[in-house]
Amino acid sequence: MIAEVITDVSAHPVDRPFDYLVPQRMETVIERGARVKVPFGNRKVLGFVTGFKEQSDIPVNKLRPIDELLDLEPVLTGEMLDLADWMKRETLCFEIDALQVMLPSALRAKYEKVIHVLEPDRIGSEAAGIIGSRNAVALKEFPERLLPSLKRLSQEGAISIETGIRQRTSIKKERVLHIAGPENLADVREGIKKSAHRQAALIDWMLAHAGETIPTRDVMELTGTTRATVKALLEKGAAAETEVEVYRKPEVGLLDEAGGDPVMLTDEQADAVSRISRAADEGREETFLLHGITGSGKTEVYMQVIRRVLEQGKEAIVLVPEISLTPQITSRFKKRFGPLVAVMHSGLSAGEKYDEWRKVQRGEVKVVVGARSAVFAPFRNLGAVILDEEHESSYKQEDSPRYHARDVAIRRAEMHGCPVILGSATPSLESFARAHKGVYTLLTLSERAKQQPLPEVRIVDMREELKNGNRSMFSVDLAEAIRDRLGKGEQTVLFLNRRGYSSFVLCRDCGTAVQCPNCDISLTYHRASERLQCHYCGHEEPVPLICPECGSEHIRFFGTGTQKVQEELHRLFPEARVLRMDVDTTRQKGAHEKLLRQFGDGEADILLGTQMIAKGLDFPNITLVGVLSADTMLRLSDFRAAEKTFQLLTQVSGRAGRHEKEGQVYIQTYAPEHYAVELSKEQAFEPFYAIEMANRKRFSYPPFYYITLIRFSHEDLMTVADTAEKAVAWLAGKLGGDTVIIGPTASEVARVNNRYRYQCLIKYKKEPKLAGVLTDLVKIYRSSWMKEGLLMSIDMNPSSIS
DNA sequence: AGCACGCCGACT
DNA sequence: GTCGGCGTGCTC
Repeated sequence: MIAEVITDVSAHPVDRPFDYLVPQRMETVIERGARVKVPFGNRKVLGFVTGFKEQSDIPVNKLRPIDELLDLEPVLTGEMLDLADWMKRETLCFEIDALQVMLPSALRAKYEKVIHVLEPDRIGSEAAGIIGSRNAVALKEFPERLLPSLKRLSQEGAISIETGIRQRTSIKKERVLHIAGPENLADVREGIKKSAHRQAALIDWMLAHAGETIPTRDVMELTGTTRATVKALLEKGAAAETEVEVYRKPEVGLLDEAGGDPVMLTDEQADAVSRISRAADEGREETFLLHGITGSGKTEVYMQVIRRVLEQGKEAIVLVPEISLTPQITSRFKKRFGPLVAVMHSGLSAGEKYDEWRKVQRGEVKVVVGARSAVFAPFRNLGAVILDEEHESSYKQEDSPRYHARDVAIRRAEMHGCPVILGSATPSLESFARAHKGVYTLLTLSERAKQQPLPEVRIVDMREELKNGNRSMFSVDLAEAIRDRLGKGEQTVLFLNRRGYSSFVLCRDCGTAVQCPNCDISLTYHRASERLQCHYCGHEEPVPLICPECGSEHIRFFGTGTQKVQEELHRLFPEARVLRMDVDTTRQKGAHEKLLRQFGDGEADILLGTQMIAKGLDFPNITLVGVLSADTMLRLSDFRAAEKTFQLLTQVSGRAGRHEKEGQVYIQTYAPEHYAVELSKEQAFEPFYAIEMANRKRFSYPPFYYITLIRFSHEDLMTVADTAEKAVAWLAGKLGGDTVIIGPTASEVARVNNRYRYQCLIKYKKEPKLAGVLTDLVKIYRSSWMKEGLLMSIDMNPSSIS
């Protein structure tokens, strides 16, 4: 028997199956989707078995046998193997990367060079000291200067150096005692000496638990005995001890959140649930776009659909943008479905992620709530896939494999015959257009579940404020409203869109901001470290006292960071209790939940934060939302700038007045007349959609055209410009007449890490040859450009082109 | 001659 | 990606 194996080597020439002999002993147990350790060149690597055959095209003498079978139960299902193949074609990634992204990182291999001692007498004294009595030692334990002598010893055959493969995170195990039957225990009891009080006590306790299986640790705790005592009885046969796999218990940090019980649905909600349920009942693949204004109760729809799916004995996946940012929604699912729910998000340790994954694999849970990669949850009988906030850009992975969770969800739903639900108050234009065309089924929730009115939204023109001499970041009106809420004991959320607007250091004499030495971008001032940082390459330097350009002492901080806003808040409202939520204050594990809980418990008057507070926040006492600078995003040179701005403003506004008290929203902007700002006021999605669609059509952008972005980078500006030019000329000759190629142009940030960046954009409606043409382009890249130090990357359907 | 370094191709 | 093989060129 011959196995086809995809090896854990991410490179072009080996991006295909390799044939291996299956040793006799493995023949009956090896399965597709199992991990194996195989010889590859002169080392050992991990691989995935993707298929079997009887004959190989490779001469038999070149075939080598599989070294070791790592999984008796395959880690990947047949569906996953097919999915990887599909992803490879769709995103032009390596198959191994597609396979790896489906698994928790704990199952990925960690390679380590290990020396095996063959002839101990020939090893020098220093190395021998490190080795001691062991016969296999990790190479990294030796100091660097010993490496030449170890190499020599290896050549002489005194030691051998091999690559060992270790699982990254150990499977957590626990010792359990299988207590013997009463007769056996009685026998053992007889033989215990009078002086052995402890043993006597323990065996008496065991008599009361004869035949049971109990964790050793618990037994020791309950009886107040030590391991020595337990061991003594083990030897006498009173119990047997084994190890079982146990799960780590991640801190779920349940918020005090309603949602335990199903609630009465509005007519619209009930209709949505019944139409989705029908598709689920009939095992029909159908994609629904659930368009519901903020506060319209989309989550309740999801939960009732899931209940239906569970009743059919099937499973469900719920994707949320970045779950650690929205602990509220997880809490609701946990409350409703209890132990049937697994949670997967970036806040968990590798071990915890593995444990959650195992629960799914073993069929112990039926619902997964998680971020992007949870779309690969290894369910075998999927009944529904839900993407909440489907417009969120975090569903697209930014590095290889550049997949979109929405596409994977729909693909899996096709394979399982089940509905997909895309939910949003502000759907992406792509999805809404598909719903219009009838590709997706549109379900609309137009009223808020608790019948609250939408918050009143006021747009504040900051240019007027400037004219009137107000140079503060708070307009007179917003400051007044904050004061009012402080007086009434109600809560305020202040939102600062930091993107492109963070604090930088500016010289007032020459007008330049301090630049990163490696990238064409201004450095950002970080208060916590009192240093300047580059967000692209990580470069860090102390804050200069004089301008590095002109030597002037007139340098000052410019821009608005959350820390600066906090200081100003403190100055304006010394009595206000302010919680700040941004990357700096939420870095610690569980910090999100903690801050949100504090705010929910009324421990603060004002919550000040960035993007991360735009979603999911739902507290009754919030009656004021302030957006400090609505239009910073509009300045991005990206075709989605208006869409993102509209989405963000609508989401943020939706945080106010979700319960009994009415809400009010202030949006501060320098571009009050922009349609994205103007229309977010009434959550007027359809009018916004109409205008934005017209613009997209005019400029040939999605959803009217598909786009593919190709990026080039090189240390030398001329080289990258020339190569990009060559690539575009080559593409132009191969692609159809309706296809438009924009560029090459220098990227928005033209230099990162001392590499110059160029890009070109391909716009097309129908281009069946594209995948093939791009594959050929990659071949040209590999055979010549790559060797000159050029890097090229291709992103099919990028979520951003800036 | 002896070895450091960089490039190239193979990996079943 | 990572390794060894092999060529070049430098030093003793």
